[in-house]
Amino acid sequence: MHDVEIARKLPAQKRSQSSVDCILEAAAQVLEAAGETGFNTNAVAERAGVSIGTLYRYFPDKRSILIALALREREAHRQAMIAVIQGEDHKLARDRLMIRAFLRAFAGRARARRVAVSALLAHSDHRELAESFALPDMALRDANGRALNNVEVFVLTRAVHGAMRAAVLEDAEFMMSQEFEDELVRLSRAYLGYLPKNTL
Amino acid sequence: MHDVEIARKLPAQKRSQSSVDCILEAAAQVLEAAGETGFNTNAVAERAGVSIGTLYRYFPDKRSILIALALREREAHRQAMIAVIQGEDHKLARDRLMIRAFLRAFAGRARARRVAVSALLAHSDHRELAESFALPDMALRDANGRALNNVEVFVLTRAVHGAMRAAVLEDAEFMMSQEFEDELVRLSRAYLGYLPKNTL
Amino acid sequence: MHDVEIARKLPAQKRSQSSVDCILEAAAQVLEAAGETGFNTNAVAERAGVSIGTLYRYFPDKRSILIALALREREAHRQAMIAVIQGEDHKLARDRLMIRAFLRAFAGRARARRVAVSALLAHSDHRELAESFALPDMALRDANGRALNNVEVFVLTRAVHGAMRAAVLEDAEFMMSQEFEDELVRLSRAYLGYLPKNTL
Amino acid sequence: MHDVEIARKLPAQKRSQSSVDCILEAAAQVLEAAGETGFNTNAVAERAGVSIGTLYRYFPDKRSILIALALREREAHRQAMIAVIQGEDHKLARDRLMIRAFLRAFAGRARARRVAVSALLAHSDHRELAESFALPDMALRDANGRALNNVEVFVLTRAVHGAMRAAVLEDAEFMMSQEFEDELVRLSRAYLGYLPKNTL
DNA sequence: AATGAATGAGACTTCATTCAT
DNA sequence: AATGAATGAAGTCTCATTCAT
Repeated sequence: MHDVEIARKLPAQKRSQSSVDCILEAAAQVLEAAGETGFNTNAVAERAGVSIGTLYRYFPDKRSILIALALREREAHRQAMIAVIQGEDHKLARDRLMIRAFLRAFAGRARARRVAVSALLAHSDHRELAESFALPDMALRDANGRALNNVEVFVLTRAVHGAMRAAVLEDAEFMMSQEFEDELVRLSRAYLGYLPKNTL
Repeated sequence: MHDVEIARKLPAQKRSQSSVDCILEAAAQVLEAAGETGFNTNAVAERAGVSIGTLYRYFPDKRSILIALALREREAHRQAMIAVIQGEDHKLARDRLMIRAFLRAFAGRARARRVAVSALLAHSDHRELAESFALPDMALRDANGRALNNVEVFVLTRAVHGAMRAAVLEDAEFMMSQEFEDELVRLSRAYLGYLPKNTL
Repeated sequence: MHDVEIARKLPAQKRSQSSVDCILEAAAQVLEAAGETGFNTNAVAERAGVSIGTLYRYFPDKRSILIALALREREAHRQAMIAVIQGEDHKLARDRLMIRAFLRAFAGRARARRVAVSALLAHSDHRELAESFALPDMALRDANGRALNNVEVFVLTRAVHGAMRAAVLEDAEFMMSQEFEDELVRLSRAYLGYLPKNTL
Repeated sequence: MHDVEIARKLPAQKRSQSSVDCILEAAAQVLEAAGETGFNTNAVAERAGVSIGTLYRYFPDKRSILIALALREREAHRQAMIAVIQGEDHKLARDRLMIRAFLRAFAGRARARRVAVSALLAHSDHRELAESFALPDMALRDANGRALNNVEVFVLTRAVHGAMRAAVLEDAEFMMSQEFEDELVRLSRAYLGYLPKNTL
């Protein structure tokens, strides 16, 4: 597990677990409120209502808090997507569901998420990271049923992700609009060789 | 111009200009070597071979160096693209030329560029920034000659850019391959409604 | 209280209190030894035997140390005066007691006190300060029992204070002499309308 | 002469003299506007409209500017007093004239003057200074024609000066009032043994 | 004489991290 | 386990002063 490197101790007790949660939640709030510049361990500890010593009990250093936070965000995001996909009207196509889920899950706490992810990007190995952020693999196939090769997968996923990411970062006013979702769907389908008309 | 806010003083003399250049070049090197964490004014001044006082004569604070650097990188990138487009075989289609230019211009000094741009992203207004990074507008049109609306422009440019950006950041081994370029071209053409075959 | 604005944190623990004391004592010594020019936070911290970080835990900046020091000096002075007045031969008149107390309390550590007070004077609102330095009010009355008005109170107190202050700052050799004390007493009594003879 | 220590060169040319004046005037303005904290040589040079190099041609260091400024202020004050005394209604008594002159001369530019003097106080030998500030000696005599001894002179001059000084520093609203002037006159006369009634 | 770019010591501050209690 | 005072390395930035032009 990754977590072993990140949390100093597998938190067995509930109290510990709650401390960890508290700290991560506080970290997200501090990030949200003060940005990466204002993100310091003392501020996190204070907002979490624990002492700085306690914070260092659960996290070996500052960076590990950011990483844990980014992982938590990724997990939350993934869960949100799964929830959307499973709970949603199944008359919708899978690709549209994913896109919609992504956009919805990204709404709210954008800043903390952005900073956490960006901090992560700044300090980590990108490739490994990209994989950890990836959705559970499902061999992507084109309109003719041919499985995409790795370059094609890369282009498709990063392109769609990039457009969504830009909408978030640039705070595009059409971010939650139906039109934007439609265009993203159209982009991925066009690339996969579906002819227009295949709406829904 | 932005530069007025960024550089403390319009550098009129040659000596001053060279100091500014030195400092920016040193900044890029420090960024390259040490990342954003190790990027500090003392290190930049030292590598630039100027005193810390001189550095602060030209830049009001650390952040402004990063911003100036990112602007310089953007400009260099733009120039590189223009050079590629103008100097290249004109039998190639315009879209392919742009993509190729982007990728080539991005090769080398990836880390400094990445960090500078990421620093810029972290500290600026994203929308304004996106515009400043945009290529000179050329009304984009689809396969039928219809001009794209703003959401479509956004999706197309950000998608292609996002895929290229990801390749840079993740240091994809296929980044400079013909295959990757082809797929990017295919993505944009598919979105614009061109049917396969339109190679080149 | 002012102190809230001056010290970063209400020092609750004994250790903290002793740190504050240490720092202020060190500050007085540095001031004494090196004057205002040589008064820097590093020197103060070093002489106090605490780290520079600890110093800044208790004082937000250099100026606040000077202010706290001046306030401490004022308080010490006030206490000294009270001690003199209460412990002293009560056959002496009250005005003479005050004057004597003031002069005695001011002996020693003149330089530190001078600089601290002067620093305070340079940076504060004077009126407020004057009040904080004032002795506990006792409605002053003239030889005929008439209460002095505010201009008269001002003139009398500032005049006597001014002469004593000058003696301290100019390091007059007669500062601790009986003659000087006598003249100060004579000055205030003359102003209040007492005829000569009322010695003691 | 003192000036030899203060100005690097006896300014023989008119241009030099005007530079010195310019610099001192600029110094006063900077002091007035920014206080002692904001008083720096670059700011003074800039406001004076001379280069920093020129400033250092005339003053060996920053401190010397402050001292020259204080001396200039003293001289201006002295001249102002002389002017008041000579030009004024000679039905007024000499002591009242002096007091009035002092108060009027102090009106305006209080802050620069205060800071300059306070800076001087903080950095100089007080006794020497006190003498340089003193009015031209005139053997003071009491109501009976007896010459005051040195302690008496000290007490009287410093007391009156102290009250006036306090009024300036504390920006007392009654500073320019007739009542305040009257009380200062009364104080000095009472000390000298004049009985009440001797108004004017 | 004047200029002003350059210098660099050091003032001031922050904050990740440790450790005695 | 928790606390939080203390640490001090590392930084940013200022400004008195010099000196080549």
